Amino acid sequence: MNDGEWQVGLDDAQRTTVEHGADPLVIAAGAGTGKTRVLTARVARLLEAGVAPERVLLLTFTRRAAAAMTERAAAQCGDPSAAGRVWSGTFHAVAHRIVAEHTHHLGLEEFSVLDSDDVIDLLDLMRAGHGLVGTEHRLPTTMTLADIGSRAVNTGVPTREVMAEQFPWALEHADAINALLRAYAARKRERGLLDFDDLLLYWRALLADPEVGARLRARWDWVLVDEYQDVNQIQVDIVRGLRPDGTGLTVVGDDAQAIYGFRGASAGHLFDLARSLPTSTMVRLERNFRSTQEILDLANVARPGELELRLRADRDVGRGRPQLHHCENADDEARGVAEAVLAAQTEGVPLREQAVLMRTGTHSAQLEIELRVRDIPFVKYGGIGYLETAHVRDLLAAFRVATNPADEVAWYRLLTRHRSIGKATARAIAPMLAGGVTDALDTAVAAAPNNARTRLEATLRALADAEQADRVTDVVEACHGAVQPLVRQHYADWSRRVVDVDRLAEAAARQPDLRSFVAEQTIDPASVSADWAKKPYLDEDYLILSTIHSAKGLEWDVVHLLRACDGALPSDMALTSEAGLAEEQRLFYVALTRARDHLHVHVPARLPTHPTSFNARHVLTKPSRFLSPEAVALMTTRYAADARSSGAAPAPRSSSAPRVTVDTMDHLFA
DNA sequence: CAAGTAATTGTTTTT
DNA sequence: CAATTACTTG
Repeated sequence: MNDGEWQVGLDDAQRTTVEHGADPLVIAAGAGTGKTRVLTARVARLLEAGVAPERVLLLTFTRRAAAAMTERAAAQCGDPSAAGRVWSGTFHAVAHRIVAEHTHHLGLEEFSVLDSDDVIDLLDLMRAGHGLVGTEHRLPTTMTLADIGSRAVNTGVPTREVMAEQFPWALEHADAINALLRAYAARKRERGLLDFDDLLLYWRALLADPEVGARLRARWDWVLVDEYQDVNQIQVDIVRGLRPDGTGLTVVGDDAQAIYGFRGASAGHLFDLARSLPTSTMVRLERNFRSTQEILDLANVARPGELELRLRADRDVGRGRPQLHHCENADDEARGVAEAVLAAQTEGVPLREQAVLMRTGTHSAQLEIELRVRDIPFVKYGGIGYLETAHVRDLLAAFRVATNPADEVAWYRLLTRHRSIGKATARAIAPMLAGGVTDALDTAVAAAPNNARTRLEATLRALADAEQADRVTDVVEACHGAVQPLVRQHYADWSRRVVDVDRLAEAAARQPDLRSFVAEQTIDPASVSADWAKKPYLDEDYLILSTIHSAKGLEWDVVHLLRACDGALPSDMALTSEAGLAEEQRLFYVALTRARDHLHVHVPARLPTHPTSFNARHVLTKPSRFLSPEAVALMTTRYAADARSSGAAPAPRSSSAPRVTVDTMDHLFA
């Protein structure tokens, strides 16, 4: 029955893996060994064997990965439309769908999803009530408080232990912090608010229920999980809850590419799974279809982890060794990259097939300017997305109160957009509106200062209309009517922002279910390139700039790695712990293995002390500790040319030089 | 209590 | 340097 497209181009190891039966399967797949292809082919094969697509669940790490895989599966199986009916998405996105289906069982009337900024807002509102304010002692920031809670939840480790290990200086406030976190959990429940962690917790809880869990389990026969080295304890529990004895379970992972430890993930789960399922098989994929052997030699030297996969290149044509570029500073690095990118383009490598990777989003600041000057279009992954900008969030907040009036955080946000309504007033008014705008309108308006009342009344009337409306288009129109004037008066550069707000309203009006639309945008925000970029059109070629995290699973012909210096990669933030450093090493490995033909590693000798400023003092740096002598021996080292073709020589400083008087037009200031 | 001004701090990574 | 925070004033 092997008449499907799925087996085209698979080698023996891959084909065996794809054809493996229902016993639990753990695939240890090194970078570039075709794990996406194997997973996709496995799905295609199942569908072809007559498995109903609805009975297959494919859990991926990003929405992009989910879309790419279902698209490929569709292309490979006889019935392309079937692949579209496979359940696929991130743990969080699928959790959201499941929770939305089971609001009744969960005791939720309506609910909204809080993103990390919303979590900070809510904790900010609440911390004063738990004595976590004042200037007598240094207190943990709200972000730290959120981190402590989230880490505890995601790893199943009590907060006290989390603090002892990660934030020892917060321990003296442990009682207050725990009380705050308990109150935060209670408040979320009361208001139908779910943060990212809650989405997973609620899914896990549904699976643990004897009746609901049994039904959920019976829904899927086949569960495939990608990037299993990056799952945390709750996600493990979900997977085990879905397939208790592992039948029909396939997971793929690589311990050397575990880069989400900061989110509570641990590659140990990959080994635990294999050990705890007696019927499981572990296969290793080590034949690399992506990179040249020269690149893999370097990657193998840099590879950390227990699995000790040694990657062998399948390709016979080498393109030379990876290059190590020593340069003067960040500007020099930017110039070097821009020139190399253009040179490669001239040789026929489109910009789209080239990428620049970095540890943090700010590392490309100088490069972005250089690219703009040279008119090279680019798209940046991992920066602040359009959906995360303040004005867009304002409109999303309006949608949220229209669909869940109890969403206090969204009310708070909308209220503080009004002139003369600050934190304190918003905190007083928000609870009044939680039962619905229509009834509370007059009381709420009366509670605002005089000069804010007219504006507030207009907003609330519009939102009351939204609350009453049935059709999505009407709800959206009313919300838009409420928010647009607020954006106009609240932001100095409102004209630019209004365009986004209008566009989002248009998109929202076309949705069948507004609440789901908003939640999905929150869970998986589409990121749009920085304003700096020359606007890339769909058919236009553009360069990819990406954090290493966002580059996971992707590959390009040419890859540039920026700032291979201690302090940048490894990040100085990570140097406090052994585990932190190990994760940086894995990031380095992930970066190296993205390249197919050419890999360039850049090492500036001096870097600005402050990442976001261009004129900051520069300090000397050391090359990254990951560039071991053994690694460097596998690379071609180059030094940036001394001649700077740009800046012309400065004018001579001699006393005979003519004096030029400049009229600074002071008379205009009289 | 909000808005304006002065002083001070420092930013990983993402669902 | 710029973004957040601390302090003043209306």
